[in-house]
Amino acid sequence: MALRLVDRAGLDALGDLGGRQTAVTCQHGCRHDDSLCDARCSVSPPKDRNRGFSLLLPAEATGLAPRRIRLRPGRVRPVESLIMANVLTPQGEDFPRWYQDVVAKAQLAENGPARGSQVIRPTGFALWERMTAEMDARIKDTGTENASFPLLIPESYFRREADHVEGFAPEVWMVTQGGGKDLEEKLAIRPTSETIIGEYMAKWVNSYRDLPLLLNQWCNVMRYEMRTRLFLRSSEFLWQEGHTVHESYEDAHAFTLRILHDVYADFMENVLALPVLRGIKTEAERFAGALNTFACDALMRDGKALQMGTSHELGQKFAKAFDIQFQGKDGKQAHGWTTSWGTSTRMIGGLIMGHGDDAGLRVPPNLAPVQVSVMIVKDSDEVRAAARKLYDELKADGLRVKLDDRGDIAFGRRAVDAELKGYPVRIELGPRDLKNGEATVVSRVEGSKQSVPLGMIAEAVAAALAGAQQQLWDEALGFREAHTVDVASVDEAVEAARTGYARMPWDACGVEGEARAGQSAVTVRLLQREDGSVPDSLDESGLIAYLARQY
RNA sequence: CGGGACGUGGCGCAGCUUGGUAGCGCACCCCGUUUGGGACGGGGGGGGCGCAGGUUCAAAUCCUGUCGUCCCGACCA
Repeated sequence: MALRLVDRAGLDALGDLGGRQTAVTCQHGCRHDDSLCDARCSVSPPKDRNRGFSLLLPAEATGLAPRRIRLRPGRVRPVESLIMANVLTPQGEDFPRWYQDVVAKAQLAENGPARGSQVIRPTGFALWERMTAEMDARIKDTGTENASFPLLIPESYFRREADHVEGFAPEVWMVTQGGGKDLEEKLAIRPTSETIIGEYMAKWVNSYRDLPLLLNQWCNVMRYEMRTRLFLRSSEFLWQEGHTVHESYEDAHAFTLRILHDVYADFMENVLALPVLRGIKTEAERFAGALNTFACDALMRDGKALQMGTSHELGQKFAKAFDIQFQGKDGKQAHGWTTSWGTSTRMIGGLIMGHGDDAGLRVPPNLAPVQVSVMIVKDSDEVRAAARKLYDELKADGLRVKLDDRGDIAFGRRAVDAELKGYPVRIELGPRDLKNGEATVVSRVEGSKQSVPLGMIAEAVAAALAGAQQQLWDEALGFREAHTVDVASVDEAVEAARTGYARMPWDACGVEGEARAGQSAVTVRLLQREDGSVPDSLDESGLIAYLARQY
C-alpha cells in the first residue's frame, strides 16, 4: 500500500511544489524525499475518522505556513488543494499588499467603479461610526455645533481667497453641466468648505456677541487624486470639518490648539491607542490659505508616517475675503479670526497600519464596534443556550458584543475571521467548557487563552479589554520610540527615514534641507519645541523637526 | 502626469509564443458524515476572458485605442 501525492496532470508532484524541492515529513517524523509514503509510516494510524495518514507539509516545501494534511490510501488530490495559503500576505514580505489584503479580507472596503472612489462595507463603516461618535462628543464638548452646508460651491466663491484657489485648483472637481445644459457658473464639488461656510459666517456674524461662532459638519468631500489607496487617499472621502470665527487672534489661536489637543490627540491616543506627534507644519506643508497649520502625525508599522488630523489658524485671510465682520464693544467694525480643522476616514487607514499584524486587524477596545465575540465551539442546544445567556449578560453590562452561534461553519474558520476583524476579546464556549462551568476567554492582542468560571466572565473580559487597550498603546509607543532617530544632517535624516522618524534641529535642516529631503520622498512632518510642546508659530527659534516618509 | 507591472467566474491563477470557441485551486449551492484552530465524501451552479474597434472562416490568444488596478516618482487629509 502506498500513498501518492499527485498533481492534476496525474504526475507525482510533491517533488516539485511551487518549483521547490520538497521533502515531506510524516507524523512519525520519517522524512520522505519522493512522493511515496509507505504504509510503515502509519503503524499507528491517526484516530482520524477517515483512516488516513497525516503528513506535515513543512514550511520550506511550500513557502507558506506549515500545514498538516491528511491523505487516504489511493486518494488522488491536486497539490494545490493540499497547501494552506496564508490568510494575508505577511507584513514583512510586502506591506502594501498586506494592507490591501486586510482591507479586502476583513471586508472593510473596496474600490468603486469610478477611479479613486470607494465603497465602505459595513465592517469598515462600523469603525467609522465609532470614530464619529467619539469625535463628535469631543467636538461638542468644545461648544461646537453641527450644521450642514452644500456639496456644490459656486466657482466664484472659490476664487475669493487667492492662496486657497491656487492650492486647491489641481484637486477640484468642477460641475459644468446641469439639466443637460452648460451652467452659467461652474460649480465646484467641495474639496473643503472654508469658502461656502465663510459666506454664511459673514451673514451670521454681526456683533461680538455672536462670537465665537463654532461650527462643524460631517460630510463627504472630493479631491482629484492621481494615486489612490483605500482609506488613505481616495477621490471621495468622509470627514469632519470644523469652522470657527473668533474675536481675536488669541482666541482663534487658542481654539486651534484646543482642537488639536483636546479633540484630535485625545481621541487618537485614548481611543485609537495611537501615540501621535503634535506640532506645527512648515510653510511648504501648510494648508492653502492658512496662517499656520498644526497636525497630529502617527507612525505606521512599516515606518512611514501618516497625518491623522490637521487644525488651521486662518488669521483674517478668509474673514477679509468673505467679509466676516463684527462690531466690537468699542463700536468699531473688525474682521473676525477664523479657524478650520479636519479628520477623515483616513484614520481608519491609520488604525489598520498602526496596529494590524499578520493575522489581521487589531482594534483597540475603546474603539471596537465589537469588543467581545461570544462564539460557540461545537453546535448543540446547551452550548447555544449558554452562549446566548453569556451574550445577554455582557450586553447588559454595556459592552459591545457579538454572538457567533453559526453552527454550519467550522470553528477554525470563524476564529480566523474574528482575528481578521480584530475583535479584541472572544469567548469560546463548548461542551467541555460547559461541563466545567467555564468559558475560554481569548485575547486577540495578548494572544492569551484562559478558562474562566462562568460567574466571573464579566471581570475577566473587563480585564482583558483594559489589557488589550494598554498593550496596543505600549506596542505602538515602543515602536515609535525604537524608530525615531536623532540626526544632525539632511543626508542622515533621509537615511533614518527609511525606518521611521528622523529628528533634527530645524535650523540644521531649513527650507533648503526640506526641499532636498523631498527629492528622496522624505518630508518634514512637523516642528516641535525642544521640550516636545507645540510652537505658536514658525518664528520661534530652536525648533525641532521630525522627518519621515509619508503616506 | 513620467517609469515599471498587470487586467480571464467572488478571490488567486493557468491558457495567449504556435488563433479553433475556457480551465485549476479556494470560495459558493445541495445531500450525508462532521465541528476545541482554516473539515471529509458525493453531487452541482456560475465566466466567454476590462471595454471599444480592427485583422481573420474563426480572437483570452494578433493589431489599435481606451478605461481601470498595483508599485516607484511628482501632488495631497
